[in-house]
Amino acid sequence: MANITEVAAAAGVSISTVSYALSGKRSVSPDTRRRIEEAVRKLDYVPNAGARMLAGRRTQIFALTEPLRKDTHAPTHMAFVLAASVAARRHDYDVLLLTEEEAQKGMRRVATNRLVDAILVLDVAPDDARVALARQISCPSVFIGVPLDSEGLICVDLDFEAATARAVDLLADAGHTTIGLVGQAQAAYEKSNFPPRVRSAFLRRAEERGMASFHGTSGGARASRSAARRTAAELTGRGATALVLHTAEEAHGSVLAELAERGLRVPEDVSIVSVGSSFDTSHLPRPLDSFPLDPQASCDAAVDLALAAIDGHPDAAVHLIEPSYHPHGSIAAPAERAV
Amino acid sequence: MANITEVAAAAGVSISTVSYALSGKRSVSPDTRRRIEEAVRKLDYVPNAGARMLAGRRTQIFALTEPLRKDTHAPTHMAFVLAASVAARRHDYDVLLLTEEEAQKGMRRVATNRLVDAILVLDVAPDDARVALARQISCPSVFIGVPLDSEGLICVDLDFEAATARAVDLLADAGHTTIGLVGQAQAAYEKSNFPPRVRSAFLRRAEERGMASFHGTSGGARASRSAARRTAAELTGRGATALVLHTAEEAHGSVLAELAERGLRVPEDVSIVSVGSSFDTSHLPRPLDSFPLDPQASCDAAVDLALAAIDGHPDAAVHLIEPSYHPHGSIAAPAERAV
DNA sequence: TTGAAAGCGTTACCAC
DNA sequence: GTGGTAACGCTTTCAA
Repeated sequence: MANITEVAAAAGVSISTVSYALSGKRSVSPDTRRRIEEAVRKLDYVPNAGARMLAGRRTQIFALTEPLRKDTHAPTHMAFVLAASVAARRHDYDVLLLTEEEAQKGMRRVATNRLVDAILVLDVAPDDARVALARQISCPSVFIGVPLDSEGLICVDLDFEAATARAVDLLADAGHTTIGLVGQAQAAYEKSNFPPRVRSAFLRRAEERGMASFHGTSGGARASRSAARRTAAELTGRGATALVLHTAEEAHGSVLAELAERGLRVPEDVSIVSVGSSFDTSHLPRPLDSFPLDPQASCDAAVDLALAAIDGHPDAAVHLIEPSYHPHGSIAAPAERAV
Repeated sequence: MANITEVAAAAGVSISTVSYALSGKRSVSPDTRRRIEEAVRKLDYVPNAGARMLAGRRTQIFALTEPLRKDTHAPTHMAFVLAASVAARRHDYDVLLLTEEEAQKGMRRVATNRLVDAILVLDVAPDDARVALARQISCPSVFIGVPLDSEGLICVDLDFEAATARAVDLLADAGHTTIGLVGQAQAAYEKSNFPPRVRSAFLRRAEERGMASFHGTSGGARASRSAARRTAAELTGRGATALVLHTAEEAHGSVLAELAERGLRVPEDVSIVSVGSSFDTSHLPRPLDSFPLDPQASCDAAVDLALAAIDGHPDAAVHLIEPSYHPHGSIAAPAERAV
């Protein structure tokens, strides 16, 4: 409840000195600093947010827009929200949530409002309406995910193509000649931006390495026998000795269950690599090698780009995050096929 | 970018008149109002958030604290966050997210900061550390969920006891004499506030109705045969002709799958009622009668209580929301038991 | 029905 | 190294 004037009085200095001592934007003698810090502690002083926003040029708030479509995978989404929040706090920023239809009107509102310094855009769709909006408003926006038309936009994302290509390479190097991709649910290929990137990278790299390749989708685990299980069965049935998985955690489990039921061991009979998963593949019934989607890495990068843009140095480009490889022994040479 | 002074000039009135015209806190002549509205539109004027916070006594922001423990059920949690956001926007409030450890320091910060007008507390644990904090700080807090010690706190929650008792009553009225409860994962009974309330209400009501009752837990769906399936099998094995389900969506599916596998039909062989579910039980393989947990109802109530508290009328009490019954034909009289 | 002006609590520029 | 003070853009009291 104390304000800067009371702190200044208690420390026997002017309010500007208090302000500078706290912001560090001007040097203050050690003795003065000590007296101020003591007064701050004694009075439990915390600078008023509204006054700061008004006087300063920063609000210390990021908006986070999340459309929350019904097909959004909640755990992954939550991981991103959490990561964004953590990244923001590291730079003394708070996060304001913009959901649903509010994502549209809300973005415009908080931008003209001057309530936030920048906007972080989550769950980006290929034809995301927020793209046009971002170009209109003056508030810097950073997209976590890449829309179809990213011209002039600041975007961050895992390099899905590189991750997929490296996954295919690992399998090719191990000697596999026929591989399959268990992809996302069909709808995801229309509504989200990265599933198509993974699929095309998979097909391209497999061809470059002279491998035969197949792909299929996964989907809801409601039925007793999920789409992921069917796809896994079909791909191995066609002779694939290795699988690349780009699916939700449940579908990973389904694939493993299906293989187990058919008596196929990992990696002795089937090698597996997971790509772009946001969960821990080492805790699955059978730990899987993976090139994970790391929400924290993406969000850290996004926040850095946001801060730069706020500072007047927008880096309008697609910033791809180098995938990292986490081996868990799920790749081996293909078994000698019994005739 | 335009400010109130420019609007006032454009409309040929004073800034106070502009302010009053927009806030509606003082009557303005129709003609003046029209000119002001036109100026606002022409200049794209939106009041500056920081200035408003400083001058007014409202920030128009709620903090939303969410610990996001690893055992948090993401979809349910997301539903609450979304509902809170919607409820807030209805009253022109924005939502600031406080996650994890930040939930603690963050609550204190935004309270003394004067960045928010009130704090909405989600995912309340029985011994939640935020309870003590809420009592310390001056900023009003509303708990969505009921901690063990709710003395002096403003709390909102579904009336789980009533919902459970009504569920048991429906089954008793249908003629069942032996019923089972498929509860949550064991850990939930320690870390969350409502599972124990459901279980004790279940046992109490069953006894009052002279029924034999059993209960078991559900849990992770990782294994090929989940805890929910085992529990369902055990309960029906013990002679239960009706089940009350208080579990996640996946476990609902597991129970139905288990019954189907054993050739038990719903409701001909086994009646089922779902209690406190936050998903749509009418879209399950077999639609189930339910007393749902309605995030929007809880959050609407919470926001109303927050607004009242901000207005100086805190209603420190546990506000239980009346459960509503959604029948889907999953209750019938018990089958005549073959000897 | 309207206007003038005093804050609100900072930040940052200008002096010293 | 420190202090004075003009913004910042709004809300609200006091007058008319």
